[in-house]
Amino acid sequence: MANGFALAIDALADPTRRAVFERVAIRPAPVGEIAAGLPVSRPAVSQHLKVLKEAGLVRERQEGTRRIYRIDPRGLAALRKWLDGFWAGALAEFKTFADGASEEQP
Amino acid sequence: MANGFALAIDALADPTRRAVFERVAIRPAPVGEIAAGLPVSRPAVSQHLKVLKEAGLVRERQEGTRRIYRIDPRGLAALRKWLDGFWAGALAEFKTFADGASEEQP
DNA sequence: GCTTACCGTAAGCTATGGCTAACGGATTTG
DNA sequence: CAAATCCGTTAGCCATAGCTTACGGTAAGC
Repeated sequence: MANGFALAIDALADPTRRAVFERVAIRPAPVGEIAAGLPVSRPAVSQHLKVLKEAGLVRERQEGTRRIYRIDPRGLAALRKWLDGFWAGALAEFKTFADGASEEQP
Repeated sequence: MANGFALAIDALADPTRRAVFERVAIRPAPVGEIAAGLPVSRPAVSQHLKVLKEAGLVRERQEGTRRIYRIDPRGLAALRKWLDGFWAGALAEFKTFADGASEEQP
């Protein structure tokens, strides 16, 4: 997981894949159940889950013939880390260069 | 800016566009200067800046014949908001379902 | 052992997105 | 007014990514 952040943000950028992720985040679920609530086929969901797993965003646990997917906090942590470091820098820049700026929302 | 988050994460998912954004974040700069530090043409940078602007991630200010681009905090705020709300939910789920879980990193 | 349920993978198609090259508009400078 | 600078937009090309269909593999149940 060298460039975990790039993988994570790339994974969550796709709307369908993000829907899969948000569905898994609500409650762990098997692949078929996830696919049932989405407008794509089950193999498509499998592919999305593979990408999410490689990005450290979900985990799987085998249970009989089913694979239960759940959230993996590491992916979200990578996102948060990037955003946090960025947030500070952005605000610092903003404060430095917008000292006497009073015009807003053009 | 109804679905600002979707636009923002989609904009930052592309590596080149993210490089443009990070470059702008360091210090406001005109288009030509940004393009000079990247392996793509100037029109490409212009297109990326357009996407970033529509996502609420950058702002422009005209200065003579040049357009100075700077960070717009609203895009980052949308990202942070989504991530924060998500973080709480994800941790809650994680705690609820991983009560007696002791196995880690398989 | 055979069937059924559940799932991952491979192949193939299509749409989308990012890039370059060429053009045109706006502003400053002589 | 003419030339130059800086930039946005368009058209077109090509690689990539997501979807479906078909297949194979594993675990439970009869």
